[in-house]
Amino acid sequence: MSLILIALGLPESSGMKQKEKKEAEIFGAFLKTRGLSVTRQRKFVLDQVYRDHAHFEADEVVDALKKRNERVSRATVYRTLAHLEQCNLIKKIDLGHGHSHYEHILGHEHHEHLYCEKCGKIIEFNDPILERQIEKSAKLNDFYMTSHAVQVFGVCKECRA
Amino acid sequence: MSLILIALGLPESSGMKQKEKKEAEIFGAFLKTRGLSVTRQRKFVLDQVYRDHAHFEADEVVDALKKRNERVSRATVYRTLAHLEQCNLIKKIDLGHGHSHYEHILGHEHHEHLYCEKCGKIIEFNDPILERQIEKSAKLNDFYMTSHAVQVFGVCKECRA
DNA sequence: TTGTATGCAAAGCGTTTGCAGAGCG
DNA sequence: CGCTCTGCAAACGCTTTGCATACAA
Repeated sequence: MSLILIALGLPESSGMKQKEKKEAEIFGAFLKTRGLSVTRQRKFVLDQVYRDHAHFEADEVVDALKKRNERVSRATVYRTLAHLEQCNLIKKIDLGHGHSHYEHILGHEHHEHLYCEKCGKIIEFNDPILERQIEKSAKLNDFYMTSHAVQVFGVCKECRA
Repeated sequence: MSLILIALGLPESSGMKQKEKKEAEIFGAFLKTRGLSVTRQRKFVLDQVYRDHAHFEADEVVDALKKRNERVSRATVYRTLAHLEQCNLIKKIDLGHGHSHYEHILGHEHHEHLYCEKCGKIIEFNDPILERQIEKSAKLNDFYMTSHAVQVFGVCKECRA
């Protein structure tokens, strides 16, 4: 186990934070069980994804890594995001634009999104009553629910000021 | 008013149904106020869209019109759908595939969608409690809501049998 | 007749893929 | 060493657009 950690560790200078060890461990285990390799590129995509913002787009990852002078091709970023999605480290969220948004999951309970149409800000919220009501609606329609999503569009407090 | 109706009418043989008059009227008025023309193509796209299914994709409209031997180019279908969206005759719904789905609005109260991942069927449902709860969540976050969407993914009754 | 709409084909966008060379285990 | 990964560039699927021609008003 600690072997995996070491294997996934980035050099101090790279700015890898302590809190990212957990992600690294999960990703490492996932790769191992599938006979996949731990590569420089995969380490850096994971690092970048968990670096700060909870929400991001594929392109942002590419750009951010470019700024950090880590050459990771667009293709590899997409391929790695797909893996991260498979091991439940990130989640695709769809806001109806022409492209995908992602968010990381670890330490993030299930939540829904308020999406400000003025500034593009995403506000997360969690409402157990809402969740339960969705479950009820599914059951009422004899539908086996595997997942759900709620998007609320509008204008945030700041943009109304 | 009846002028618009006549202007938008299709020949009997086209299969235009009585119930579609309302849509035609709205679309006609919309086009008029914007100084846009009522063309053969626009009539047929509207007719096709309101013909039967509540849910459709741009491509289905193109294909259906082709089968009816109505030459309407893909570009025109897209351009017309944009207009229909603008005058609130149809609504884009996003199910997270790479392309847009639409549904027509007239005579359709607000509702949410259950989306079967096995057969692709879309089931509509309406739950006032759910609606109210979403409004509450928005208010709680000091967010001015203009619209919202709920998608439930899973497996329908038939596909579980 | 004048301005708008159309069809075509090309461009655009985000994303995926085939392939030859690079790198992990 | 064998087998996976990577980067590149080309392909992709859906959608949009520029332009010359056709059509509505």
